[in-house]
Amino acid sequence: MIDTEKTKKPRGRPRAFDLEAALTKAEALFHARGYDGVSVANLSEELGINPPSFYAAFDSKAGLFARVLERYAASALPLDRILQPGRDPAEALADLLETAARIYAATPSARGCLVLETVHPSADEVPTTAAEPYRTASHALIRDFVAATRPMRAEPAADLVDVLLSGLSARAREGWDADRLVASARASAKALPAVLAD
Amino acid sequence: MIDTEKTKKPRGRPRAFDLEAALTKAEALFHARGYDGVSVANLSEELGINPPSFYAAFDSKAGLFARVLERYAASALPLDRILQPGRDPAEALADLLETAARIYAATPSARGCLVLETVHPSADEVPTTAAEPYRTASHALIRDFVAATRPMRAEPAADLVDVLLSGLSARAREGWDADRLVASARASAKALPAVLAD
DNA sequence: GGTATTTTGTAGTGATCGATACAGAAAAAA
DNA sequence: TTTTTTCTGTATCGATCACTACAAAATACC
Repeated sequence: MIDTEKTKKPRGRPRAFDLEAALTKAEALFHARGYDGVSVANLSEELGINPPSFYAAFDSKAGLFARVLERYAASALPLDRILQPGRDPAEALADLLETAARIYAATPSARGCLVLETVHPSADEVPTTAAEPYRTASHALIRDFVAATRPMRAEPAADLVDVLLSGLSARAREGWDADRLVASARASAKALPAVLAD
Repeated sequence: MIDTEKTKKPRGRPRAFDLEAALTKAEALFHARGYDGVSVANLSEELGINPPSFYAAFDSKAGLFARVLERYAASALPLDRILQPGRDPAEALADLLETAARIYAATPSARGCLVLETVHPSADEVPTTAAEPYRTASHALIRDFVAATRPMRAEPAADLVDVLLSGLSARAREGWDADRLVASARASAKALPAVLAD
């Protein structure tokens, strides 16, 4: 039996908790209450991990948040699937907005986008700087998708979509239900053809 | 000389600081760093008011924030001036968006809307509930303005404007300059005619 | 002047923050 | 079995949080 990957056991005492399960719970907590709204004591209790084990596994609260963000960004909004090259820009971006609206309102305890909601003002600048790369990556993805067909309109179009996604996320946080949010997403998508026109 | 109002002196030791000036400084601090980002110790130092005087004047940090919000809502975005009855809805709302964009990006240390930015996940729920009345009031004002001419489209139009204002505020927080934000506001306003059409 | 009332500055309160010291327990390696 | 390594739980750390007890100071009223 060949060791595929993580099967080889490390040397010391084995970890007593499931790391992936811990990350999932941590993501739910951060999404529900934000970085500052979740204390290490909260995490320790809800994940069932005592502080020393917590710090051994994640280095710090910021370290855990970084790993949570990484997971979230890879699983939340399937940007690459929606923004398929060759697809009509206006239609694809409208689809993106509507899909985002659905996701943002889907889970009552995790409304909005974890990345977009991690923004100033915050008591701590750690979460904001941790989330920044994902915001710029999302912007770049949208811009490059538009640039393939409308290079001169790529930046303003990406800016507009940034505004709309941020707005949808904020109102999802406010408690809007999926229908209301999706309706607003569709209404806002009507601005897309104009910004994409030469 | 007739006492107009506040001229009649109270009985005890007079207050040693200017209350209005204190509120102005507190507003700047809350706008720059958010409710959770400003501690009572910060306020005490920057306003030059020791904690006992602070609590005698404002009751609590939340009490000060409530008074700051009241001032801000009355002075920030002149909704009533922009949403004049009789004005063309699409044009008035476009004006509102552009004006908001200008204001949100005007002061680098106070980007975005103080009310709208007080919805992002926070350690404390006090600021969010304190700002809620102002958010609903703004929504109602926009809805009623539209209802005067397009009653059936008032709610979805107000929802769309809510999304756009939240989005503009969020991106202003991100550091966008006025030109970029105004351009996005204008682009987003292109969605207004459709949502206002019967 | 004397008294009542309010604000003032000094110096704290207990609670909670993120993060750790320490020693025992559980595994692999020797 | 002994050694080495890593994780475990207990019991904190100093810093900071929002907030106050207390007595002196400063005013208006009598």
